[in-house]
Amino acid sequence: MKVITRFPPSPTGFLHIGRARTFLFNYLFTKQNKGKIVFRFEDTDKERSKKEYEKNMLDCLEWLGISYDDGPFWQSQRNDIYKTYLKKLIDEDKAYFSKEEVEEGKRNEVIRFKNSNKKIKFTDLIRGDIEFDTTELGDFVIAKSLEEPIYHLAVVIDDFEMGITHIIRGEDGISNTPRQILIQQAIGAPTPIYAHLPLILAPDKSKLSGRHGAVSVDDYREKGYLPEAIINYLAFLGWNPGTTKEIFSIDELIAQFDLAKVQKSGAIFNIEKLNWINKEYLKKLDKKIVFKEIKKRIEKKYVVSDEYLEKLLMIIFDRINVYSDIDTMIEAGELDYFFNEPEYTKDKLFWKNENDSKKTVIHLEKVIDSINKIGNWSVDDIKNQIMSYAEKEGKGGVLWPVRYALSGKDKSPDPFSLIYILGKEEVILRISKAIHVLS
RNA sequence: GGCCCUAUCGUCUAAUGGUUAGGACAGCAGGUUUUCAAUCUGUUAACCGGGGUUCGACUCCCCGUAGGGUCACCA
Repeated sequence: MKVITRFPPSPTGFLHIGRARTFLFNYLFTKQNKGKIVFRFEDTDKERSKKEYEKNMLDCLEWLGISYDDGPFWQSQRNDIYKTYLKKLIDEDKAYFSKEEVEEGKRNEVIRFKNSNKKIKFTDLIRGDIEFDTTELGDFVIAKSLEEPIYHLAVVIDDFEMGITHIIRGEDGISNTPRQILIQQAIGAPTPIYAHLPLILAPDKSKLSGRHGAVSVDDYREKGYLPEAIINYLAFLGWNPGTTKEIFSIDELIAQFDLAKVQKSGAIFNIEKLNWINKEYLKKLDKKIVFKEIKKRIEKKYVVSDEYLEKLLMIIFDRINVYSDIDTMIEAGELDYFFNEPEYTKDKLFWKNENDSKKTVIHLEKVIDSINKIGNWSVDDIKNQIMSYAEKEGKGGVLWPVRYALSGKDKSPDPFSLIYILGKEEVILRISKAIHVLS
């Protein structure tokens, strides 16, 4: 039997990270079994469904690099099919028009399913046997009218018509299952195999939703997360191969994935771990690509040549997990001294408890001398040239004022890198200025 | 509240009756460092509680407890 799965989002919002994971698990399972995955928009709610959300979902999946094999289909275009089933159900006395008491926003006639109140039992690939007594469901509504089917009806008909063999969805779908099975039985459809995935939780253990900050795939894309990192992280939320290997390509995931190893309990979304994984992928990435991303973000605030940026690359790269960290650094002014002369007060030029202006001036002058002697302008040569003097005189006493003169910051990259990046002329200018401040 | 699902370090998890309960992230300490970052090394930290079953339970069963999901003319 060929495996056929589906991804049926409702286009009522941006693609949620949890939905993306559901799609990913469907994808891994389907690809592993050489099956087919059907994409279907469940847009029967005309009020809330929007084209822009449809576009966002499609875009995000493309960005993530996981695709479907069939579709997309739109439930809103399949009304004739639902209508046919609906009529049949009514003809066979399995559903009926029901007169309702008119309440606000509701109509006086709907179509209800005639519930036989039996017990429904199904086997979940992840959780095992689950049994429900459907009595409390009552004669639930399956359509507002012949033209307007409700979710449960449309889903069951579509899954049947599209030959879906496996339904892999979120845990919140468990309680929907009995009524959907009831409908399946009424229309003579086989019950697919179910697998209900654990939910992705916010740090407070509630279902991850909008109020918890970044929850859409788009949010992460904008922050500059790598799609491969997101995929890798999502795959490991609720599943793992049982080995200590944690970095997996999509092909490796397809090969290793196993529904039976999927966790039963919900998993808290841990941004720290995602950041770590993202950094791992960043390290593997071609530096040219990283360069372009960094350039894009730096140029939002500073005018910079490629040559200068090339030097800056190593400094920035070590200090970020995600591209958006660059924005944070820029906003905090952490890179400002690479573009503008720093400002600081005299006392900042002294290392720890020292306060000997004369001595510090001598150190700085000596460093200028050393710099003038450097033949080959590289970090190593700069370091070699200055280090012997610094070691003799006390590294802190020499290096701290140099670094401060160049950066104006308590924390910055090492002085040799700064000298290398800023360039001889600028360095001498800044150190001279420091000497002036001290005199 | 009814129904359903779940329960190992702070977090993600390994363990499928016999382990000093392992790994990763985070944390902490140290090395390297003038400072920061990076990096290396080490390290703190968990079986929800109570009963069974068994020679032996994190693993199986039951009862609690806790958390979550769901109870629409939304999907």
